[in-house]
Amino acid sequence: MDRCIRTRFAPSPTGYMHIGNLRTALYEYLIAKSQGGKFILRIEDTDQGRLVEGATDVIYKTLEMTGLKHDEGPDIGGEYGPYVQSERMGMYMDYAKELVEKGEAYYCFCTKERLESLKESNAEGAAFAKYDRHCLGLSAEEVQAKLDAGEPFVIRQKMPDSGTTAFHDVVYGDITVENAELDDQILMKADGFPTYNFANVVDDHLMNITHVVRGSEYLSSTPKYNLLYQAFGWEAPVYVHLPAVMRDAHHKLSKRHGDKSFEDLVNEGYLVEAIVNYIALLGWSPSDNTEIFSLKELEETFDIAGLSKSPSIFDIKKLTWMNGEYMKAMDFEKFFALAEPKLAAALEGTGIDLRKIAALLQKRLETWNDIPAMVGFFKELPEYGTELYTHKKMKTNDEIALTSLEAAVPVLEGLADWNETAIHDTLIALAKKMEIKNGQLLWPVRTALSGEPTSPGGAIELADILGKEETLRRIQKGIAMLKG
RNA sequence: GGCCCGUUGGUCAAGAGGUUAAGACGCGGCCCUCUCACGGCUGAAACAAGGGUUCGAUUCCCUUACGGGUCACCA
Repeated sequence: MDRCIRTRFAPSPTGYMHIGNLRTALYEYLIAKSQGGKFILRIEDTDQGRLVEGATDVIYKTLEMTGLKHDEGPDIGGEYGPYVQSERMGMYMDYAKELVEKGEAYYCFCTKERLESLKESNAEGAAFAKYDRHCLGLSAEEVQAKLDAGEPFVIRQKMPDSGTTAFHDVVYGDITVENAELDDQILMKADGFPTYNFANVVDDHLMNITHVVRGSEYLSSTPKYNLLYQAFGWEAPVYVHLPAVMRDAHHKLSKRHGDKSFEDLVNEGYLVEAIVNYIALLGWSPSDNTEIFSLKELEETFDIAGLSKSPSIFDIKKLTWMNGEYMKAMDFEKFFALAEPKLAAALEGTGIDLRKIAALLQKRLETWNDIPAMVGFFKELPEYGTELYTHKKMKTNDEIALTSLEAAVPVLEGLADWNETAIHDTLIALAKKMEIKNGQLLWPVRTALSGEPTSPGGAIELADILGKEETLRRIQKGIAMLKG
């Protein structure tokens, strides 16, 4: 079979990119690209009530940021357009009528009230109500008469009376259901619009989609889809149902419940590449143990066989770790360029060399938003207590700290060239002369300079960055505190 | 409730009848070291339960339990 693989991403414009949807898009893209196929974007905007201003732009922007470049879509065209569902509305009725003529569908004039009461009467023991096929028995004349009279109608798919329907799913395997379980679902609504399920089948067929990739919540309705393809005499696509991305063991990830969207993660300082890499591994794993993948590498190694059946919980901790990995692996210039805005904002007016701080940060940073808290002390020495001077492992206490700081002042004052090497040599020499451990001198200095229990860099690095004047000022402050 | 699907450490997950049941995150310890981090080493931690089948089941079958999905003129 060398039909070119075509997958489609068919999001509703909701105004944000849900992580689960993004993962679906990623897999759709990878399934196509790993086989040299095409990835199509189709906007499903038929839910007029939910239209959000600028929502389609979010979709375009996300695909562009993540590198999931589509081959056809509303913005770039293609030979199977239009790619916006609301622009395809004229065509579905004809397809529905074709099915009616074939005896695979029928008109239904039942009122909503009648359907409601049907449900209630069926609800006795179970909350399940199938349409009772009240209108299936209508003769052609009766139907025509009602149509002529302008009665509102829907068109329903006629399910087989007996037997079973089976289909194959790439990840879940063969699934068979009793046709008796299937409801005569509505294809065309009374307002003349198609239902989602119907539009999907028609669109996917017309757009020549070969692999339908979607969430596992569609598993139950897939038999109906298959029957629809059969009714038309169309070839059904390959189905790839994906397990959900969960917030915890019981709930799917959901924006409504406060879970983060793609944009939220980006705003919180996560790298797009890391997000893509992480979600690729939520429900899929390669044949080896590799975890760090660029999109390009994913395209090369992605194998549909690595998809898993069970839901996976989104773990922000692992994403955070992975984000740190990407930051560490980044070329320094790129890292600096990306970190600079936050650094500049946090250290405004200090005249501090941001590049030096960035260099210290690269190995320690996990997300961009951690920057302010990590570098704040450079701008202003925080209030701190002298207990920070006591560090068991460094073998320091207030007394030693005071001695060390007082000894450090004159040697540092005497330094003509203020640079890391000079500061290092001087302080190490001082410790040796005082016959104390390096830590007993350096820990107090580091503490005096940062006022923090931990800092991105030690005494020498901090002194270099802060400059001679500020370094001495902070040490004096420490001395004063230790004396007081 | 009917139907469908799922269940390997806290999390992501390999494994497809015979393994000391990988690896990663997180957590603990050690080393490195001017703190933290990085890096290196290391530890604790799992086959939901019960029946089969088999010489042998995490792996195959059945049942149970638990969880999820679905049963709209919503997508």
